[in-house]
Amino acid sequence: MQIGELSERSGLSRDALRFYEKRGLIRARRRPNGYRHYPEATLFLLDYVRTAQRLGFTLAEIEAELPLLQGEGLTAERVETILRGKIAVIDARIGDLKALRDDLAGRLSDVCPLIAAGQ
Amino acid sequence: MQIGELSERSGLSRDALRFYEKRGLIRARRRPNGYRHYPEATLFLLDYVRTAQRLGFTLAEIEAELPLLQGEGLTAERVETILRGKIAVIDARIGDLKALRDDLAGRLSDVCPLIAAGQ
DNA sequence: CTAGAGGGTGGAGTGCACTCCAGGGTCAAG
DNA sequence: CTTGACCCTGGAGTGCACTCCACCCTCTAG
Repeated sequence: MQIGELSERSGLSRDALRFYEKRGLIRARRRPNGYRHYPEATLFLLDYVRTAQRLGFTLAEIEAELPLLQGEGLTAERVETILRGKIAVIDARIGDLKALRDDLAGRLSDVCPLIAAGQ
Repeated sequence: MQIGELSERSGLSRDALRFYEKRGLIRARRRPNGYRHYPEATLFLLDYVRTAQRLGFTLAEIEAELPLLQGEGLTAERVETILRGKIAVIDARIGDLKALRDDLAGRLSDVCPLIAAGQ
């Protein structure tokens, strides 16, 4: 698939895809004319990147974990440690979101405790 | 409390606090010498801002909801609608995080399905 | 009275993640 | 063989959320 199709199917701009390539997040083979050529799997990768990013991870963080996702030479223990760390971060974030959610839900019927905060 | 203490207790820099004031997120009374003076409640407000922000809301979004948090003239129905909308957004985000978490948890013992994504 | 910590302002600079642009090559259809 | 859609590159520009800076004022301790 070339960049236009990948752009359409992933929902990312061509510029964003080229930018990701510069950063090393994705790779492309080149056709003899210089055009980029992507395998289907890039869509999964981009979906993962998109999700992680929307959840508050920076591209640098996502980038750092790519070798892990792509199974490149790391020990099983190291992978496990990193994954457990990430899961802990995510669990904490879920906890925060639940707290915010409950806070908002409480306001649906309550008086607001922040009412005086601006003065 | 003056800006230095608020900075220390909130974990935000003085510059960030002045920046938030410019944006209208927080307000400060002024002492005769021009120094800012904040009530305790500002800490709650900043905590709320911090949390919402870390969860992916922009300052503009948070700003837009402040009148709501501070109970300024909105109908009960409107407040309820906005809150329900926000809760839905948060629930969706929790769902995404759970999916990512489960995905990572699965990798703890599995082979990686993204293994070919880079080629 | 002076030193040093803390406060004020306006404006420039930073890092991130794109986004846009100029200038140019490639390719299928008519 | 031209038109139009698509692709390439390098580099400048954008929006967000700060962060830093120069320069100046205020207050407390010694």
